[in-house]
Amino acid sequence: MKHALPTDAVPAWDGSVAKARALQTELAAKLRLVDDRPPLRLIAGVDVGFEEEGAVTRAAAVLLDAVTLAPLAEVIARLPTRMPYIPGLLSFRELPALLEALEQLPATPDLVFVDGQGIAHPRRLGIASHLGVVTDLPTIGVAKSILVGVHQDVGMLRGDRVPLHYQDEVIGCVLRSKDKVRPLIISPGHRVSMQAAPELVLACCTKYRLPEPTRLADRLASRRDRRR
DNA sequence: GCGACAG
DNA sequence: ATCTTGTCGC
Repeated sequence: MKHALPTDAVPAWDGSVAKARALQTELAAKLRLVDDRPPLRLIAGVDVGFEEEGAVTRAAAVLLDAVTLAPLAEVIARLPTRMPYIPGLLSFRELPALLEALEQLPATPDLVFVDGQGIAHPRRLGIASHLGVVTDLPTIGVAKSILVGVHQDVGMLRGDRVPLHYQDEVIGCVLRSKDKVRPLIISPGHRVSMQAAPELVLACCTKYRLPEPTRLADRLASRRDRRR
């Protein structure tokens, strides 16, 4: 995907949670939650896994045809793990490897599905939003569980959804991606509206709970493709 | 002060 | 996230 991504967009971890949070608030001010995206031709899915007892961070990026959802390319990036997992600061741990993987893709995607929250975050900067702001790529957060926020019960059928609320605001939605499966937590990352996010995700959900981009990236990152 | 807490 | 096979339910 050309040579234009900021692989140094995430500062080295110095142990200061307060400093990291301040940077998140600063970056969140640059979010644009509007549909100013180019026509959808290529969609990417990215996810992270670990090797060597967590010492190595392994990021996977998959590029698919937006219409047929057929995979066009798969790449993997490995970087030494810099910091531990701290709720609310996930991007500082996983973003460096993710950017490296995106860089290796043969083309720039028109939209990126990220495993984790978009703006459904205490300071509105989950990993999907963080990735979007530093690359200016359109992103959507596709999480398997909630970080913050509350919601009413969701219908049991594919497509059913309810808003996710946090401090008097709607920060995303809880979406049933398939009949009778645990719902996904969807939130805009960057350059995608609150209304479009769940629609785009649903359009990529075929016969599994996870949308194709994230499902394929998930398999690669967790090396579930190699082992039985 | 106590509990919650993406991956 | 990760350690891990078969198994219960739709």
